[in-house]
Amino acid sequence: MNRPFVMTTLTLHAAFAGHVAAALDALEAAGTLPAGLSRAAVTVEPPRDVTHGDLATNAAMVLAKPAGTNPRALATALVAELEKLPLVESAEIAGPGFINLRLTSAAWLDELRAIAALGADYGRSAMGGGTTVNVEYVSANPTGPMHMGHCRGAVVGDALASLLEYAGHKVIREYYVNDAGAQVQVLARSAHYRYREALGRDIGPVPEGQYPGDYLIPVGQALAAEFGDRYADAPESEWLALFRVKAVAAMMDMIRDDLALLGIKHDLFSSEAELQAAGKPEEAEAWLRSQDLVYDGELEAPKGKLPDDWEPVALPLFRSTKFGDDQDRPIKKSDGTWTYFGADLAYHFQKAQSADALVDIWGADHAGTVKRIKAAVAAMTGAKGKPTPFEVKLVQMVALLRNGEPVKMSKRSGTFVTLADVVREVGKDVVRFTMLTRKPEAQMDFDFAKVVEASKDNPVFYLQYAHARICSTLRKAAAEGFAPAPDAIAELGEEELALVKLVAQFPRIVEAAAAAREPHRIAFFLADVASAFHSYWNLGNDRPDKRFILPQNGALTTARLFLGTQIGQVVRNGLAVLGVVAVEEM
RNA sequence: GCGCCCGUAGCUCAGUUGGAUAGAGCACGAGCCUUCUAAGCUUGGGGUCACAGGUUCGAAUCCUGUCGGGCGCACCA
Repeated sequence: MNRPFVMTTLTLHAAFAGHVAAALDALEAAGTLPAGLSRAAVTVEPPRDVTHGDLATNAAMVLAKPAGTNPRALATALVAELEKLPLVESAEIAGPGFINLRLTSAAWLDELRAIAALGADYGRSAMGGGTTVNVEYVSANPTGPMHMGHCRGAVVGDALASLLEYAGHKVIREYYVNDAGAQVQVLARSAHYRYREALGRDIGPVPEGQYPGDYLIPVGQALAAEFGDRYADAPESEWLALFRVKAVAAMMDMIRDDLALLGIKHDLFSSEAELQAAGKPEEAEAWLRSQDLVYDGELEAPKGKLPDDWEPVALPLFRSTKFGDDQDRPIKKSDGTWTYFGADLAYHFQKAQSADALVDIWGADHAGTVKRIKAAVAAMTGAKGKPTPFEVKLVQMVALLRNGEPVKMSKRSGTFVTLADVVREVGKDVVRFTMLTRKPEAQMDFDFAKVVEASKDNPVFYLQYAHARICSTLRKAAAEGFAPAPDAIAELGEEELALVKLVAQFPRIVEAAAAAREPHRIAFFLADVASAFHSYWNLGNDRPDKRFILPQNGALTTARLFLGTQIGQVVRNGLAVLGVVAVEEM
């Protein structure tokens, strides 16, 4: 969903970055600060330690040296400027030269109103400037249903795509269908076996090396229904290509269904076979040869233990060493067909035609091929000016556990845990959120028992619980005749303002997470919000004056309900980015 | 042998891209809670950020090296 013209008001944190810049301008105008210094290193952020105030800037420290003055002197001048701002309660110099700002409560109450005004768009950013990012994720081989090995990359990629959209990019969600390699030939033969089975032939056990899974049985039945026994005894040359196309189409339907269970829908499925049929790899090779980036040479022996059947061979090689790879890589095999890399190179060039930046989400087992594909993108897109920015995000494996015991899986017998099984057991939202509670490059456990546990230890539950609690409070209040309203929010106290300050960080968390391509930061932030909300709620146990609903004080009740509503809004906005539905009751 | 990722409290992990006295949950200790709707709340102890150098106002974060763990090292995908 593209929203080209989004109305965004400046959020508090963004506004203060501007205020500090304006204060520096004023110092330049006054001659206190030399003009033209780079301010790239100047930051305006909330300090880690809340006792230091609401916002801190390092401006005096990073500019003192180039300005030929000392941090204290510069800070003193800057403080004088910043104190003029109406929303600043105090500005003081601390530590080695930080300036700590304390904002008036009016500043935070304005921000609370801004959440209400912007609603689902609070946190949406224009940072991306409408540039297009292509995110390629999942891209599982079309030879069977999705299993849990694919799950984390799918969720991380999808959440990242949403995050980038929310941060002001146009996003293309793309799936690369590897329908040209040897594995889809095997798939075609496996489908033929099931086809003969459907025709009632005596077929014996599944031949060694073919896919044994039951999911091919309906594919064989469909082929039998469509073609009768026309190909039952025909030589492979007559049916292989046809069965490959049919079987791949069936597999992709199945994969799309699996992805839909996770709420994932790609914009574009790009076929490797079509890419090759269109001659894209040839085009790439010709161009690279003209640049002397592809040459005919002898392939280096693989590192480490040498395979028994290794022998030197001359192949067309891409000069990836020129771009930081360890050795040059073949783009064609000795039989003249394209290597995976040869096609992938052309594919990435194709993606770069319609995007300003590329992101690939890969499993960590493909880490070894990152350098060559980055080299290829740099070579092919860098010819005229600057290369298309391209990142590969590696996602580590997930260990499946049940009550702490590893779940047994065997590829040989075809018994793997399918994604569909897991989603059916614990639910889409639990799977998605859990996959985002760890940075992707770290290994993680997924314990069926723990992810559905109804306790504070389980961040999924605890966060949903916070949202449901807000909703139920609003329902109860409505039944008693109270509605959220901002009129009396000036009466909110320090504990309430602390919550406002926390949720007000959402917009900058979104921007930081998008810039770093790290959707898990949203999940951690939301867990913090949930924790703070529950703590506040529990104040009411001992202190009835801290409850949301105060029958004796209607004005304050409406103000607290207003606060609760906005906290709920931020939780919903964050969860929406992660593709998780916020529950209203539990 | 080479490359990539990782190494933070007893355990599982965060750490705002270089900021101030390194944080959270679990576990452990202590106290509270029978609930405005609940599966709990408050609080305490616990650290050589693997190690050694370097870069600078300032390093868990960046650079170099060492140690330890994981993954990878086909014309496979």
